[in-house]
Amino acid sequence: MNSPPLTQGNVALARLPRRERDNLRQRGEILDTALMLFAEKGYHKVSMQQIAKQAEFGVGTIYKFFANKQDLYRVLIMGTAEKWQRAVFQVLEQERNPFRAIQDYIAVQSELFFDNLPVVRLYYSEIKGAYFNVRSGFDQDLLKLRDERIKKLASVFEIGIKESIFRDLDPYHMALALHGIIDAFLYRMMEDPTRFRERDELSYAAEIFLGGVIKK
Amino acid sequence: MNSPPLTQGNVALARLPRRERDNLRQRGEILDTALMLFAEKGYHKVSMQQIAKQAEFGVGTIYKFFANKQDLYRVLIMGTAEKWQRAVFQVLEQERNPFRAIQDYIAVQSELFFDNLPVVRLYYSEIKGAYFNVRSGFDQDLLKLRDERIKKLASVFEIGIKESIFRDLDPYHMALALHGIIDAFLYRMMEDPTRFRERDELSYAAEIFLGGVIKK
Amino acid sequence: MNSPPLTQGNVALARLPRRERDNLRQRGEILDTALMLFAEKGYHKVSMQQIAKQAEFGVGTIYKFFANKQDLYRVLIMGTAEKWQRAVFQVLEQERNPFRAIQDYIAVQSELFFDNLPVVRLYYSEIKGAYFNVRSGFDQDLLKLRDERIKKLASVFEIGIKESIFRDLDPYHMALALHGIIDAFLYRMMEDPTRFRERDELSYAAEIFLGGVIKK
Amino acid sequence: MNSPPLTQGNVALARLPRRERDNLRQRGEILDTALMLFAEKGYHKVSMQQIAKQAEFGVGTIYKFFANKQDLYRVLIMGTAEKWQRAVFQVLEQERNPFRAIQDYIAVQSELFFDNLPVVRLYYSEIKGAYFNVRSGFDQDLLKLRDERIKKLASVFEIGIKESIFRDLDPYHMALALHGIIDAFLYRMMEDPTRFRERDELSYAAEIFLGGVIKK
DNA sequence: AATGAATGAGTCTTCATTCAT
DNA sequence: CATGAATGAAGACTCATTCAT
Repeated sequence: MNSPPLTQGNVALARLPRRERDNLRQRGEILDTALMLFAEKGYHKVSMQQIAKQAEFGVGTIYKFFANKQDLYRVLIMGTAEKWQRAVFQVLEQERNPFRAIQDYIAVQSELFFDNLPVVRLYYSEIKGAYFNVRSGFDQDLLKLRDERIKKLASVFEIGIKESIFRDLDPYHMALALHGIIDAFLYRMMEDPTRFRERDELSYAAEIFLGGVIKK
Repeated sequence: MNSPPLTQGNVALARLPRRERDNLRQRGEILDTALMLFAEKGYHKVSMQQIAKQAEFGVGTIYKFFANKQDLYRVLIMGTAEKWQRAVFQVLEQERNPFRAIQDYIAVQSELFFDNLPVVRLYYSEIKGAYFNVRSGFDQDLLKLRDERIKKLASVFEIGIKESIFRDLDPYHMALALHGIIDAFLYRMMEDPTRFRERDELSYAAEIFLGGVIKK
Repeated sequence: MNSPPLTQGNVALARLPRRERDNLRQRGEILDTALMLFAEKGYHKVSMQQIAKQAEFGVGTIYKFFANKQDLYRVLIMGTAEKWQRAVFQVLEQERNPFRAIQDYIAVQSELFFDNLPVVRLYYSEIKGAYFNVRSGFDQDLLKLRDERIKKLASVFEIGIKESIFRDLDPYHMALALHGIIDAFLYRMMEDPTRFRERDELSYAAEIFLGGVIKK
Repeated sequence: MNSPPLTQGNVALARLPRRERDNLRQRGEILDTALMLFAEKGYHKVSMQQIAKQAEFGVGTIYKFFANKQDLYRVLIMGTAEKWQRAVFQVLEQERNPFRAIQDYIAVQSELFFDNLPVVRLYYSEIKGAYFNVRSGFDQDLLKLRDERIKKLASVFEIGIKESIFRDLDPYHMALALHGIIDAFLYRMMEDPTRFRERDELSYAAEIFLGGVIKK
């Protein structure tokens, strides 16, 4: 048994047989509870019993929806990661101007960040870098998404270079650098998310990345 | 019992009583074995028995040197982290010219990276982002080091700004951005360290960071 | 988690929800098995695994009912001790005549002795005198019970002295002496309980204690 | 290997080869240290390592003198127990008058008590009642001593009965009762030994035992 | 279908004992 | 001979997973 992709919140569970709808709702409740607990205490410090109790289901019920503890975790992370990926790709594919595409890309990260704060928190506290180690297979999925994202970014840079908008540097490196800067800023924002609400903190990241730090 | 700082490889165990030297060697062997196993399988998937067997000691012997499993882990990570920190600070404090200081800072990361590849691997696969979660106290130490490093960097940028070498941006943001870029590049290098031997990959990071990506 | 008082044998598990009844039965079976093993081999020579196996439960099941090994032990001893205490106090408070109260006190010990032989055996083989040493806290409870009992006895002697029934000796010492005599006799009875069934052995204790040994 | 009887303090290690004398002194130091630690923390909470360290010997040295931990313990207890036994027998055999013999018996217990307080403390906190449980063999030795003592006492009572000094009760029961009273009083004295220095507390025990508690 | 009681494999850690030096 | 470093068996406890009701 391997769980189907995450189904949370904004999914259209509109016109489905009631049974199906109930199932989906239960699944969602379990995921929300698990997310909360994992983020709070860490994967290994949360037991299935705790999740079940907090979610007000029997443990058995969790196993209806998820093959095992790790699967539950995977769905939690991968679900958000894929949603994130889709949003990012959409932005990059919509805006034909490379410069504005990069700006939009940066901007959308902020939105996604605040929309998914709990998962982000979980991600940074346990996943960042293959939590389940190399042989879990699941971290590989995550790395693949990251790679696709960076490559997509690189392709935008490539166009921008051809159009003489960007300097003639290795596009992949540019993408990687952008990725790193955003990552560092998001981590910082996560440590104290309230502080950053006023002005979009990532705009600083954009400024530095795009303009460089040396005075001309 | 709280273990003294890590002793690995390059430590001068030159003129010590033989007993002391043996101890240090044993300690080192245990650390090396543990490092290997942790990096390969992950902290929770490695048992003390496994480490003992692999290192060809009795379990009891490990407890001669380390108070418990987490202590062994802590020594592994914090030992390298502190060494790293010292090296980085030395570089930043030695070079009075802010521009060259940043260049040196980037360069030294490469060296440290290749010198400590196994621990780096472990770091990225388990620690990055408070593995033991907020309540372990040990991840806090790690975050503190990171923070000190970034603040130190920021102070260099501040000077550079005053000297009109760098653009008048927030120094902390500049430091954070540099940190993120380096992080992303090191991670990339870790994924396939052979590829990058020819030319110091981080020099690309420097170029992008310093010069920005927009064509002027 | 701290286990509720012992539930053994004579407890009315009459009209309870079936689940509750099953729980109580299980708990009782575990207690009985543990008692048997502890009495036979001694606390430290019995492992939780052994208890579980002997009781035909999983180890985990024991931990459903008892917080830990010591808790299981505590319930075993303190449960009986408190029952014993209640019975003894009831006797002493019921009979207003001090002389008969003491007689009844002695008599009830016999009954309690035969009703709780296994625990008595355990008590004498491991507890008598603060088994877990001063720092367990649980032996303190036991000592407290003993002290209360002796003080209660002393108060009876005090009345008897005022009523000129007993010699004018220190009541506490009288109580202590009676306690000691009974203890010695019970211990003796425990060593070979069959021998003593014919005539209540403790009546000899009463005779000696009350009358003294010197011929007048 | 089974250790020879205890050798402590008052033993004449006068004219022995120096080697022998040294050995005996070492043995004694180990016993003293062990006694202290056992009494303080309890048998199971003291490790051989601790004893060795405290006594300033190597662990191996302890195993020169004692077959194993339990043997060390046994020597500690049985040594004192046998000394105690000898003293008690001597008193009972010396005094031909049964009444005075019993008085002397009671009196000598006080002396022995204060002379061996640490062992007494250990005895009451761990041994009282066959600590190592029925099959250790060593508690049997202890019980045997106890039994011999009571029987010896009984023989004195028997004579006293024949001489019409004591009431015509079962001599064994009388001995048992006396034993119990003394036990209870000693335990009480152990709980707070300072309190009892002024007047020999056991004399109260004697008064009660000999005279009984009923007013004539 | 949903439950949650029951399970027991697996883990860290201690410490009595051995034996090479 | 004395030492104490090294050993590894043993034990308490947790928790993911199963399955009878």
